[in-house]
Amino acid sequence: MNNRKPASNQVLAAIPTKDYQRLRVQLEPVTLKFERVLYEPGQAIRHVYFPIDCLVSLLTAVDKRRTLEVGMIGNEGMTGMPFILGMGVSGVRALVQGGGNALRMASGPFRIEFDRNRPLQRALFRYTYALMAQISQTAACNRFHDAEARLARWLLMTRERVGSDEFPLTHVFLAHMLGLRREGVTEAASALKRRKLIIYSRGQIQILDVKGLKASSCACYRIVNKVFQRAAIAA
Amino acid sequence: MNNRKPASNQVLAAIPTKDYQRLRVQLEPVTLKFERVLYEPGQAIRHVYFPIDCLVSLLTAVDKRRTLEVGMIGNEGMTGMPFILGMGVSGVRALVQGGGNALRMASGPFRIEFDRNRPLQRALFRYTYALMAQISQTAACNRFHDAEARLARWLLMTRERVGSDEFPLTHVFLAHMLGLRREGVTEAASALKRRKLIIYSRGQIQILDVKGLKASSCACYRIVNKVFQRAAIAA
DNA sequence: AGCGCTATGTACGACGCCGTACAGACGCTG
DNA sequence: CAGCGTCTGTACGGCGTCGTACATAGCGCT
Repeated sequence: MNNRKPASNQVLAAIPTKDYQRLRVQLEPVTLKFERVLYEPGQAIRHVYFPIDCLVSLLTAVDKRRTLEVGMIGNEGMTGMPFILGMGVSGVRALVQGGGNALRMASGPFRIEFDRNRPLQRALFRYTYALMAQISQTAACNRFHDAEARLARWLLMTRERVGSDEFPLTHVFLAHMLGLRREGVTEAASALKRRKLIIYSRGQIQILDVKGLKASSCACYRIVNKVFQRAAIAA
Repeated sequence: MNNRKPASNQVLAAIPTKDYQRLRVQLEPVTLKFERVLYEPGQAIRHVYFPIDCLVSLLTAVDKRRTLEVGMIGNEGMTGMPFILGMGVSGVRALVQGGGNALRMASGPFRIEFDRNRPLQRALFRYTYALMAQISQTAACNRFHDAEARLARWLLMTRERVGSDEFPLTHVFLAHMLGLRREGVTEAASALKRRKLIIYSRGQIQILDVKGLKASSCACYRIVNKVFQRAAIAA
């Protein structure tokens, strides 16, 4: 699957042409840089984003330095869930984890459009369901499974969403995602490297053996994918 | 707060009288017994439940014996989130964790009513938002905080939802909620008992010192409550 | 080339929880 | 009141991760 970059966003693609017309003119193409913060907890949501080939992480923090990724949003979804549930503020931090392109829309116009666009509602509510399931499953995963299995799962999920087997990623960054120390990531990662499932160097990581990674990851990976399929979202 | 049993469900109470009329006649009062399973992962949702003085836990499993509570639903909410997001199946197990009364409605009629009842939609979407925030925060909590703090948090959250300082609860049961061994619960619980924050015996637990429990619990407790307030849901 | 910054590797004691085993305590039932 | 099942308490070795400390390595900049 090396470099099968997605061309569009799946939520938008699922909307019938006539309903998409009104939307389209209000969507603004933007390039999101790695490590950009889209939302902070408690802050107003000014735009919603439809990722095309970028990846956004939802992070929950328990204090200044310890964070945990609870959700991952790629071109199969949209950022700004709270907004479609009638809330103007985000409860979590949204961080660009893989740079790339997205379409965005200011929250005001989006509110108006969302309220009268049935297919858009249906698509986004279904996605919300899938995201909730993803959050629930990763919660259990983070509680029960060890660092190596979680890292493997995380790499697989990321791979599917960015559409590439290679992406920039440091151990520190991964530590924030998985709720580990940086050293813990290094250990888990070098174990995978030793088995030739991945290679990496100075912030660039590449997946070599998808099958092997799947074997090293826990069942949570498959479970989440199943839910996305059930919600008719190709993950 | 000993025995300030709630008389109704907060979501329903928030709906204007005229919109509530149509709903009311289709709501059926039921008594939910402790340990009853309302939904299983992958199974169709046949009813939605509005708890009055009972408490429902949402559980995610990673295998046969290990489960983790990801969400807690009392009289401030409704069970059957997936349904209001357009999905007919639950992604998690819903287990009655505190027996009591609820109002329920068959999913078919509920779908129809929900679609045309704006205030009901607003209330439930907001609740969904709060529930997502709760799930996200407990995910991080379960990753970073130790058994004792999590137990304290859990007891406080339960207390608020069942409206009593005393409730039936075994260590085995708590173990499934907190994702621990039964022995781990015993250790954490006896630590709290030693400090006279709680007492318990053979499946009955009583909170003695709310303030002390709050001090023993982690900040996650307050954070979740804040989100519920933000969503205008008194938790 | 040399310097400095960032990324990665390694080591070690501490701690929390696990898995397992077994014992006592309480309450119900015959 | 004897017996049994359930609930709770305790102990112990093992493992995964933590916190901390320090070492090495690659890359850019001067």
